[in-house]
Amino acid sequence: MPRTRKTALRRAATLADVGRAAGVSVMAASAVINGGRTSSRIAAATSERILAAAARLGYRRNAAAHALVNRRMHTIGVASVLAGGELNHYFLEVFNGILAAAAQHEQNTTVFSLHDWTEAPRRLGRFCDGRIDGMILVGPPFRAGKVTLPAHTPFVSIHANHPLPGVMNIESDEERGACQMVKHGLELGHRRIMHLTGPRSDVGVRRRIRGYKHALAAAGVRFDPDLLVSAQYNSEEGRQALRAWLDSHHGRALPQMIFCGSDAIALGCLEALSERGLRVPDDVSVAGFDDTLAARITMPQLASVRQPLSAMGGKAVDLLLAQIEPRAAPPPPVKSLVFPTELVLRASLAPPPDRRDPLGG
Amino acid sequence: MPRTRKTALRRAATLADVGRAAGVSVMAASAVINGGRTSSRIAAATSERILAAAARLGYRRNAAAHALVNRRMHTIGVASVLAGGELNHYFLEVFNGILAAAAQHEQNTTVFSLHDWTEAPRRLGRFCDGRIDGMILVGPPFRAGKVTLPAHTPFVSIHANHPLPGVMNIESDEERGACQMVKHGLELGHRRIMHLTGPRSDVGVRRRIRGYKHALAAAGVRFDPDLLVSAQYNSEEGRQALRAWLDSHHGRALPQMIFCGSDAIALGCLEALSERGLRVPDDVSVAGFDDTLAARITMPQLASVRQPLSAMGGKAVDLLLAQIEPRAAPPPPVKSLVFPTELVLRASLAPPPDRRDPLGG
DNA sequence: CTGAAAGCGCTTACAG
DNA sequence: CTGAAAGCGCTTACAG
Repeated sequence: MPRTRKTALRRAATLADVGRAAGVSVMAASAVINGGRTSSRIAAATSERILAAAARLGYRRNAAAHALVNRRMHTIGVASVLAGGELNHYFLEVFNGILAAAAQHEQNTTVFSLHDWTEAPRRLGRFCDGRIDGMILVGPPFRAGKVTLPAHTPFVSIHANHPLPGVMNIESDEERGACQMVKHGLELGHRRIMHLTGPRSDVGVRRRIRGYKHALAAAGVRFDPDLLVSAQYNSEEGRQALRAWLDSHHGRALPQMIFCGSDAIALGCLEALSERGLRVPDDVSVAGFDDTLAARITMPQLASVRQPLSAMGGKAVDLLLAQIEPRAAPPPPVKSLVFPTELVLRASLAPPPDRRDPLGG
Repeated sequence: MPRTRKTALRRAATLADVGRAAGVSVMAASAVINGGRTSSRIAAATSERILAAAARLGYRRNAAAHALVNRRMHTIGVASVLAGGELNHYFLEVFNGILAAAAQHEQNTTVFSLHDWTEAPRRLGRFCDGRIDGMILVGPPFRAGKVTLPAHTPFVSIHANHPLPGVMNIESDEERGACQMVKHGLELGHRRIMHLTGPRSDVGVRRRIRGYKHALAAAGVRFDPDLLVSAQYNSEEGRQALRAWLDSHHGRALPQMIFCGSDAIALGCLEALSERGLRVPDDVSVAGFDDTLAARITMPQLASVRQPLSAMGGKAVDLLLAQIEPRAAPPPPVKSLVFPTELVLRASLAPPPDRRDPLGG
């Protein structure tokens, strides 16, 4: 039977409808169908009658009414800045993990896409009105004092730039990841290693820079400020930053390896190098950070520092639900959770030409 | 002041709290703060007092209670199958458009990630319980008879495989897009054009095949069934399908061009060709379908048939909201909306070697 | 084993 | 201009 406009407007059946159809009270129906914590037990025959009526009427518990009583929407919110232009693989991998974990706990996920973190204080509050039970902030940049999060909603952050009071933060060991990658480059024989990274205001960027410098120092290679370049975290900016650098260093020595602060930036590098006719890894090695899907679909494939983004998203859901429903275990007392990073070596990273070519320097 | 466990558990202020604080009734507060359709007007002084009290208490209207009365959650659902392994760029671009349009209409978006469309009938119904006002189905494969959508929830589909009664479908002119791409390949001089596409059960796949055959016929090139290959819509399957074909056709003529049914499949092709040391476009040209982000980050960049996925997602939101709130304009009587496709030419598609090399064939 | 009552927080008529 | 009443659909004590 085709759905007509008329049936489309039909109201959904309520417990009252079911009770009437089965000849019982609303709450007998409630007890049987939605089986709350009430101790009341209904006779088997009655119960069957109620279930049959519910099935016949296509009864479905009204989420709003249920939420009003139980103060639980079974929905978690995810807020982040999703720039319009470029798909953000970093976010998408985190989101994937959130989605999977939420589904496993029978929770829905609603996305709050902010244009800009400056509007977050105003908008975030408006979302915390009962439509979600808790919220995950992905990459919030604000300082604790700048923003007051609604007190009645639990929050968890991922890669918060500053610790938010009362909000557990999930991060990864970026310093160690950066250090390992640069160390590996040094072991391959690279000496002029550029670090093309994100904005310096970002705490993650500063950690990566520390790791970079640490690895250089440990190998006795002097840090050259000229090889440390900042860009925004996207490929367009990455491309432009490298172009500009190449232009302003015309005729001088190229970096042997470019260690990028994100895979997106690394994509931009690959493009900029390709424009100049420079081959990767033959002329220059390139490495990224994050190990998103992007790293696997470039040619050559991109070496990267893997952050377990999907797992981090999943963990955020677990921690949030523990706060929302602190039944069994109390929420852990720690303020932040650090996931390990991991080196993923791929074709874009190889020894410098002089180590490969027996005729070379 | 740091959020402590105690404040975190504090209940949100209600209209009753605000009214009490301002010395007015609940509904005076309601009228001033949430300003419904009621004609009642409150004196300026009272109004200010109420607003001040609301601000002081950090009042926020409870979404569940509001939804219970108004039967509107201001949330739209998006359901699709999001395979765990690989990020699905097709979906993500559609989703991007949905998110933007929803935000513009002050609607939230909640994602229902199905593992499998076979579970859709059961799960979809459970979501239509008032937590969303309507739902967008992205790529539903089922036949009308197989599934009964909840009658009290409006639906819109994108790329439905079969028309769903009472559900407006948004699609793109895939046949024409495929035809144009193959025609362009033929004009470049290609004759052995492989079509490596999705599963034949998919109506979009059949349309692309029709376009492919149509272009061949128009150019007087005989259709060779050996050059029509099906795979699943992801790069892993695309790679394996092309590998298998190359293995089983060892020593025989390669295709001059491979027209893929999606960018994801094309990525797999690029990998498979690269494994064999075949260069794109020098040895083989490759084209994709969808023009997702993936097409722009391969090396070489991928020619593709652009579907305006983001715009299609946005349109789905508009159509859904028109059904949810049919105030001014009645929903258009059409059953489906077809967006135009567009050829996007990039470096992966070039004339065959014999047309470029003056010494060749 | 089953039902009448009260309430979750809000809004919409309807009286004053 | 302002408030008392009824109800949205459900659940949780509490009586029978």
